[in-house]
Amino acid sequence: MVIQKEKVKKDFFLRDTVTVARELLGSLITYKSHNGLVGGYIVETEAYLGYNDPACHSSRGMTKRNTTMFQGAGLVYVYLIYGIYYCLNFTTADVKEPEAVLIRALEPTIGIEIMSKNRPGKKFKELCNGPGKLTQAMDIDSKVNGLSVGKELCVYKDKKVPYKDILSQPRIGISQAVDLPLRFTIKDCTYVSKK
DNA sequence: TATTGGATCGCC
DNA sequence: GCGATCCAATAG
Repeated sequence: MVIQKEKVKKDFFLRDTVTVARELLGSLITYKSHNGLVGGYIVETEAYLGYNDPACHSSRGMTKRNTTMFQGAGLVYVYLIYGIYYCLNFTTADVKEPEAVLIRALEPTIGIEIMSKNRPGKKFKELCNGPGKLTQAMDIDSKVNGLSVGKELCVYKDKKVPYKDILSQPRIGISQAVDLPLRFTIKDCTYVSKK
């Protein structure tokens, strides 16, 4: 499958993390999985702001898990959560600012049959409406951690989401800095997690 | 080496 | 609403 859209480059991620998190909404993400190309439109993201953000993995310095966050912008950061699920992030900012954007939900568009097989019995809308769900559907795990965006995993500019159509709310599932509105969703989108 | 808690999901 | 489930971080 050939995708006729503009691929996002490292420059895109080498900016303010909140801006990147907002602009990723409406972008197309694709992954060359073992069984074929899968992907969809990003409808929900969260920003994690390095040293100044207690909820961020990198806020207390580098560890074995989060080294990817310290290697510059435009990388894929995947980690295991609760011992069972993987979460997909893109690193942003620069080496000295270990920040990232968590991809929380997609509107599935590419390789829907493949993703349905990876999540048997799930309805279309349930395929990618959560961070652990979308990695399961796309067959993403720690093997892509640390790769540059634009290889196996690509991001394309696509639908531009108007500022007024972006909802900014507190992040999900964290116990620190719970008041910061760093979760971004497309307003009235049926594919976001938690509605 | 032991303990604790987590950027979740799915079922009750 | 709550338990499964197990890795990563931290403390000792």
